[in-house]
Amino acid sequence: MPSSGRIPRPSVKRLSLYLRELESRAAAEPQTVSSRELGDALGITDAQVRKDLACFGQFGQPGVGYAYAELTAALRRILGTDRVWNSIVVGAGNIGRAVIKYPRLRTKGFEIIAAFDSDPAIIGTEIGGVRVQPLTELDSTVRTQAVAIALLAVPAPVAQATTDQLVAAGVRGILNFAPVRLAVPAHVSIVSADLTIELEQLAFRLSFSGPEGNGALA
Amino acid sequence: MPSSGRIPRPSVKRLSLYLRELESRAAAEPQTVSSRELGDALGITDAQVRKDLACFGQFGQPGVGYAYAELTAALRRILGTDRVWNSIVVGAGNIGRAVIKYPRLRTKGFEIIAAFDSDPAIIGTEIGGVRVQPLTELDSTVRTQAVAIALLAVPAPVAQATTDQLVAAGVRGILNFAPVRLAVPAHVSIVSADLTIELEQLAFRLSFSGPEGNGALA
DNA sequence: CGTTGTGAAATGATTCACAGCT
DNA sequence: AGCTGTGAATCATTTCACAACG
Repeated sequence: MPSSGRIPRPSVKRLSLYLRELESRAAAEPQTVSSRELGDALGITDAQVRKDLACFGQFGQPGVGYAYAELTAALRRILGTDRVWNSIVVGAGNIGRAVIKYPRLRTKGFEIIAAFDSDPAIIGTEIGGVRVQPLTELDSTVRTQAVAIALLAVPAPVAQATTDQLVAAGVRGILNFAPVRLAVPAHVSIVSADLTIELEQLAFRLSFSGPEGNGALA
Repeated sequence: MPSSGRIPRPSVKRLSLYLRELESRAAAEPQTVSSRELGDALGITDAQVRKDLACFGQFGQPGVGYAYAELTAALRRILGTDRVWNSIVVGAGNIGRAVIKYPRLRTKGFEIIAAFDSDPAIIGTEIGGVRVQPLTELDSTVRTQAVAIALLAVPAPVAQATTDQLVAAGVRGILNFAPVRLAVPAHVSIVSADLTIELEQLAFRLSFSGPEGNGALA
């Protein structure tokens, strides 16, 4: 039985990084990886890697390491990407269009089955093989296609109202590109992807450890 | 003199959220905000808000709160967004084009002064008012225009090589959209924006606290 | 009164160090 | 010998609680 204690948030983030690292390697390489190797590739300690994995079970063999194929499969299973997630993109502006066409989503099991927009000029058009539907069809599409995930790329002023629609339709997870905090019921998860916030973090590091010379980041 | 001790990474992230919250409010609203108000708006405690701000100085008035205008200005100064950062976009594919056209970057002081790509078909074209240049011109543009920040939106296989070019040219901060970990010298900062990793976090929460019913996230 | 700023306490996460397996 | 899994120790972050201030 897997060790089922508390799971640190940062560990889950790293799980994704472990998987990405494994997937980026030629599958023909040595059948096995050690926590040391994985840690070095990611700039963290080997103990950290082992602790993270230990939250979910025992995947390694003492003296040998982790079997490449097994660990990859285990990580996918843990993260929930060993299946297909029917997803939709809401808002077919610049960001929405780029996301729809991003081929990596499909290879990761996030299947964009529809896009939605309020602009009559683009409703009915096709973007990257996905038909753009009016928002009035959102509810029925989410229900009939069992859509669990929405990628929200609408303008900030309508983000909350659109979210309410999504939640009412039954969406359980939202990747939010709009620069606002969304209020949702407890059973719905939000992950934020605000570009400007990431850039501000960069600006901070540049102006803090740059000119002044001191790099007093914890 | 500002309290200049250790600065927790999470605090810097929240600073951006405080600023976003303040900027989203009508400037005509009450001249003052309390740590309680700000915390409630972001789903964190008032003590957390005060501790975060205390890392950088004393901005509030006991019994009153924080002056809206002063706090906004202080946050911009701390984050380094009270100035213009000359930036470039490298890779004019789907993501690169969306980023170039994202109007919020300019209002936040991140001025995209050029874009670069290796595809002869799009070199010379203009995207959102920005001219696409060949990579051979990267070095001279970065130097003559004092570019500090690059938004890297090239395919994963060439991300590291492109990064090396950027670093050699003098770029000091990179927002990386490619799904790889970039190796850079210590004086260069990297912030990662990998869409698929964010989606995996969402999938994890959905498959973990969903079907099985237990929400054992720390 | 309400609110800030801040030590002290509590909680959370990472690293250490080593027993035990291959 | 090399490596995992894990309790114990260290380090980081958050919350508590309250004195001081307007």
